[in-house]
Formats: sequence, C-alpha cells, structure tokens
Amino acid sequence: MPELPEVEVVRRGLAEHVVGHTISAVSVLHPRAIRRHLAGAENFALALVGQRVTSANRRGKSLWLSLSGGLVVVAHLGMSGQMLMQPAEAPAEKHLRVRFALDGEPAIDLRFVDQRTFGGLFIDETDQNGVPLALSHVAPDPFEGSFADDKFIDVLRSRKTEVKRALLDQATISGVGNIYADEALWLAQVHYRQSANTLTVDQATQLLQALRKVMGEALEAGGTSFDALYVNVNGQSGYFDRSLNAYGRENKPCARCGTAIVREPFMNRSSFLCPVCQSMS
DNA sequence: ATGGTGACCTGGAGGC
DNA sequence: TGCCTCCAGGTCACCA
Repeated sequence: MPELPEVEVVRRGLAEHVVGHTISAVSVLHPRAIRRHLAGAENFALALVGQRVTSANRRGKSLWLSLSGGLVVVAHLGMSGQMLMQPAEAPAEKHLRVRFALDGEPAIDLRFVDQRTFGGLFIDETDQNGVPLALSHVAPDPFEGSFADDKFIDVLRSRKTEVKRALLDQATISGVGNIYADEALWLAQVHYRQSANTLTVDQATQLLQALRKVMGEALEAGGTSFDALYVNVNGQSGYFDRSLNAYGRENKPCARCGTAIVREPFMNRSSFLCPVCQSMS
C-alpha cells in the first residue's frame, strides 16, 4: 500500500470531510475487514453509532479517528485499502467492506474499500499520549514531533541486520515501505544490504534526511500512484511516481551516473538500486 | 535477536 | 478467447 505520504493524504481528507460529523449508521459488509475487532461486527457497529468524530490522526501507516466518547477507530489500509467519501445513494463499490453513514445535509458516507482485505478497522483505547494501545509497538514516524533524530540514529546503528530490513521494521521507524526505502537509500547512496551497524553517524544522518526529503516531496505531490488502487478520499491519484529514481526503474539509467538500475529479490519482494553509486562501504 | 519463509487475498500483465 | 505464472506499495506467525 500506501506508505506514509499516501496515508497522510488520506488523513488530511478525513480531517476535512469527516471530523465534526456524527456516525449515524455502520454496516460491515465483509467480516475480514474487522478481524482485529475481536468483539465482532455487531459490537463494532453498536460502539460507533451516535459517536461524533473529533479528530483524524496518524502514526506511520496507521490512521485513527478519535470519537466523542473517548475511544478511537483505528484503520490500516494494508496493500489496497481506500477511504472514500461518497454520496449516500452512490452504488456500492465492488470491494466495499465497511460503510459509515454520516449525519449532514446531504448525507454522505465514509466507505472503506479494500480489494485484497489485508487492511482493516478496529476500535481501541489510547495511552496517555493519545496513541492507540494497539500501536504501542510502532515507533514514531519521522514527521512526528515526538520523533527523536539522535535516538533513531542510535537504534539504527545498533541493528545487526541489513539496513533496508531495519528501515522496513515499524518498531525502528514507522511509515517507511518498499518504495520510499529504496528511494531514500538511492538518494543517500547506501546499499540496501549494508549492515545497519556498520553505518557511520554521517550515513545514518543522511539516510534520515533522505527519508524526510523523499516522503515529504511525495506528500506534496499527493502521494505515489501507479494505478487506481491508491487514491485520496475523493478517488484521485497522486503523481509522485514521475519523480521516482530507483523504485520500478529496472534497466533504466540512474539519474546520477547513467548505470542501469538493477532489481533484486529481497524479503519476498523487490529491491531496486544503482549498482555503481550505491556501493557497500 | 536475526533472518528466512509462507500465509493472508484479489486482480492485472504477459507468455503461450 | 483461455490458461498459466508471476507480480503487487503490508504485516504476522512460526521456525531455525
């Protein structure tokens, strides 16, 4: 899915269109979409009806809506989840999983649509910092105020594993997925298989700056999109894919040195890199 | 603690 | 046209 910039695009849409509204009805159309809500669909709906949405929040790739009663509804988009605003009378999408009817004139729906059902929703409580309990193992993301650069650099440099594996570990830093990991590694000229504990402080610092730059620019562009699966709440795609330098560019010239970008299997997925300017050090 | 693998799903693309 | 295989932006559990 969606990595941090795409999820933030969705969060902003929810803040604009859902916050302030009261949930008047909830329909769960596929039980798998709420599998993490152990009390089941009926309980899920009952807990939400009548609640007013007070804010839309995010840590890493997880979203949550805060509710007037003090609970939150947490959403993870998985690989293919979408949050769409639709007129109440609009026909059901093929992969519509959960539908929230909101008050207002005209009445609108918030719809969770998810082809592959890797995503899902559940109700949770928050800790003293306002973070859902279920996300306690998720590290802050690099755009949060509570993200400590020095601490991240220390943790990263203590990890005895390949640097890309560490970047994808949401307990080390959240929000980074396969695309932005490859893009940041390309920008910082670090090989994805370099052991994290061999990075210099300077390299780790460059890498963090690269993550912020790449994800920040993607956010400004409205997110990365290759197809209609990744859209904002109005169903529109971003255009950051025009700016990618490594991801998906197998056999195309590196923008820095002209060498063909290489694709290699890693962690049951693909890694893209320039074999010349991203060398092991 | 790390790393390797498969599982969870649907559908699009490309080869034959 | 169909059938096959491979691929996809994410996690999670389990095993060495």
